[in-house]
Amino acid sequence: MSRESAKHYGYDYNIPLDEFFQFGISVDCVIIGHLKGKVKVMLIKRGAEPFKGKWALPGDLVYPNEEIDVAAKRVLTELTGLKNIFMNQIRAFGGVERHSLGRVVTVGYYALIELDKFSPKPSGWAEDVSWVEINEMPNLAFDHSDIYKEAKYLLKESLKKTTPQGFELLPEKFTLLQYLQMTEYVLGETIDKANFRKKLKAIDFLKPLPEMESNVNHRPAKLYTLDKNKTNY
Amino acid sequence: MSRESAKHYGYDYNIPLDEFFQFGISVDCVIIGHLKGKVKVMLIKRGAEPFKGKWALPGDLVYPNEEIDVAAKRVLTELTGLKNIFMNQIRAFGGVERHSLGRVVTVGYYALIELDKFSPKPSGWAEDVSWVEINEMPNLAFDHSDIYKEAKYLLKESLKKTTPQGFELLPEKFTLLQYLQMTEYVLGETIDKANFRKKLKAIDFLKPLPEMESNVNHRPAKLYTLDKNKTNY
DNA sequence: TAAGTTTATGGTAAAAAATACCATAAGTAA
DNA sequence: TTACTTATGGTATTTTTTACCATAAACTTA
Repeated sequence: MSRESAKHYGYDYNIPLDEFFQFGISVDCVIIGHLKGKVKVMLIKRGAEPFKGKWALPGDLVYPNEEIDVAAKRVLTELTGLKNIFMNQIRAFGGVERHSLGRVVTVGYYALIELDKFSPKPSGWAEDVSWVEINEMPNLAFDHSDIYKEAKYLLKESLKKTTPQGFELLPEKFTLLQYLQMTEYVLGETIDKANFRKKLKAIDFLKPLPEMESNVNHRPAKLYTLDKNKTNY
Repeated sequence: MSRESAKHYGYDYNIPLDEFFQFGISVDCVIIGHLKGKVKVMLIKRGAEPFKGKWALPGDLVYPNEEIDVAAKRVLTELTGLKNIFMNQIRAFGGVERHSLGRVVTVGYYALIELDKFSPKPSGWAEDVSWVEINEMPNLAFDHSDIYKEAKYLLKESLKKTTPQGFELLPEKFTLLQYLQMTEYVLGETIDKANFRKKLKAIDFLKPLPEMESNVNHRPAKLYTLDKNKTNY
């Protein structure tokens, strides 16, 4: 691993190669959760400069020997305790002045999780972490509003296409109405119930369960689950 | 711009903050060109280790004070002389062992250009640069085959949706058959001519010109051009 | 027990979009 | 003029999407 040569990809540099190796890499995560019909994003309040006191996406610097995907999962796990959640990369954000500590290129990720199971305020972070509804986001620190905007766009696109991803927001067993209402909430438009159901019935990774919804004061709906053998993941 | 504090996004580090700032960032470009019905990708033959003698995507390290988008355009301009070409970011590729010079996170880009105008072998690179048909790619150095694979996928998706982007591959004035054949070539499937034409006629950013094709030994086709006022770019 | 409320679920019909296929026009070449 | 090639317009069929209706199945309340 020698850096003596100034010839890298074929070009001659006028500056020593070591000068190129002074970047920091960070990951910033748009963690999107679903709770009782509402869809929310996890924000942290910054405790240090720059942007002290401002809301930001949770993120961290990547260790020199760490995969960036792994770093993104580490951030998620530290904040929520969740493991084995797929982190979707958004893209790299490389503005020169985006971070005052130095040149930091950040890689945005988003993850979809289901909140019914655990407390949305994990230990140690009670006063610094908050879940904000996706349509009521404040201005964020750094260029995090840009990152959030792209994450939301990707979420909407994947819901429009009814990919298996969208179901990550729901509990393991869910009703079709739950999925419909979550989709309506994110897309911001109403959807015809009967047609939506028809569309979902044609999707083979949705497996109907023999069980029914319970404890509701109306006709109970059939429960469905994701058939992970048929999702190509 | 102080790095004394070990508190960055809120976490305490056990290692000094400077340790995080030793990454290199590079860009790697999938430059896709169209020439007489064929669609090709620009490859360079590596003149230095690692992967000396192997084909690779053109790319370069990003300067510490350079935007990553700008670095991608710089690579394109150095190789082709072309400016003002839009570079689409693919995503970041952050494998720990992907580069032997050190930890280099690369950001993939792709660009679509039209080759009828200039020589595909720019000065100084005559024996190192080659255009390879998109369906005949050799194995590439580093993780460049992964980057190429994603670029090709994105190109196909954008052609399926008939975005303005696909027309960047064609000359300024083109016939509908040219666009159809290019699309067939990339997608690897035949397309019904009459229906394709019908679809294109409904697209408002395609402007018919008063001119016709010339020097062909059959009925000449009408020429079209992109109406850039209607493409939202 | 019956009436009322709410959601589930199946169905049909109309509208729109995609696909298949045909017929003719307008050039060049011989 | 004829043969050949591609351009171009058109129709008919199929598929997908959308709109909307009717009934079923649970629970709640009187």
